[in-house]
Amino acid sequence: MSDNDQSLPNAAASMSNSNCGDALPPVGQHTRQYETVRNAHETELIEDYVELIGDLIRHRGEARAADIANRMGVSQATVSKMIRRLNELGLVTSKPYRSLFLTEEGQKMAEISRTRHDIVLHFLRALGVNDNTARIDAEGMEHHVSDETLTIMQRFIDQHAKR
Amino acid sequence: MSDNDQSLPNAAASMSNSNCGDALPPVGQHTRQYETVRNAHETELIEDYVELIGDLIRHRGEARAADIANRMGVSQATVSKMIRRLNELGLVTSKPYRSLFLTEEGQKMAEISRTRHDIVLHFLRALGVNDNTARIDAEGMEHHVSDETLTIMQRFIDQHAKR
DNA sequence: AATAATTGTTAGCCAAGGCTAAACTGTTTG
DNA sequence: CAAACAGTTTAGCCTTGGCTAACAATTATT
Repeated sequence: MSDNDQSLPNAAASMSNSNCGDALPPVGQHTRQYETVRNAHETELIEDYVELIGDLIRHRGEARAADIANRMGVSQATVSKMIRRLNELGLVTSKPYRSLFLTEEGQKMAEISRTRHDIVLHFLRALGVNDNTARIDAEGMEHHVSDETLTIMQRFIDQHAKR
Repeated sequence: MSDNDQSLPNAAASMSNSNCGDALPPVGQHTRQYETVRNAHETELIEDYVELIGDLIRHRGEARAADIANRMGVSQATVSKMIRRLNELGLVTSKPYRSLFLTEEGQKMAEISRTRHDIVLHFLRALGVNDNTARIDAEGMEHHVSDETLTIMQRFIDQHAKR
């Protein structure tokens, strides 16, 4: 392997270890960053479905596959397949041709997702981002925001709410 | 279809249209949100590769498949396959068994990605997020932040830099 | 009650992005 | 210079998450 970080008298060597400019991070750390993103990726869609199902139940009283397909902009077949997965993962219960319910665990996940989503959304709005853009960005960002950052965002919201 | 937004005397009807609480957005808008995320998804990985290749070239003088695999935490076979894709997309040029180069377009993409990445990272740090966390979050968030939000983040950084 | 319309499921296809194992190339070194 | 080693590629497999088309069940309409 040629990436051992000690052998090269390069930019990295001549700047403080706070990475002020933008040297490459050490390999281990870098790898972990990408890994975190890949992992988030795997759960992202699941969380989106569960969150949406939760929202539909809360706002419409029930979650039906057609509504999900409609809102996700995806075919019913795709939704049907996904629901089978959610079932296997123990996140929803469903009888064929009936509407869906979240399991305990599913509810927990929906709750967490929704909270995260809301914090990110409110944060963006508090920052001054236009509503429509904020919604779009929040949808994409929510799965990549750590608890630490979330806490800070919440603090920011609180500070800017007392206007 | 059962999702027509007018027929239900529901929560949405009884609150201001600024969606203050958290009613479901209108179907069309909601669909567009998910679509945007799905699209981002497709380009995300590509951008990460291109950005990393650019960084490797800048900091080490060259980008070799082994380094990429190493930093991404992925097998060399995966990288090799990906490079073929990048080639087809006209983002890199490569001769077998030699190191990689970015095309004009690839350089442009790397540049844009890097800029975005940096803004998000600096923004998070300016917000008060711990360095390590900021790096991880930035890696995930960068592909989901609109230009509008990016501009606002940049403004925020500028305001908080003059300490 | 019979039929039409809507909704849900299944089967089978595709591309992307992982992997391992095996083959091949280039470089280093004994 | 030949062998060993490091780096690269290829082949072939797997899972996910899309799709369409065909079929099945439920619900609505006449």
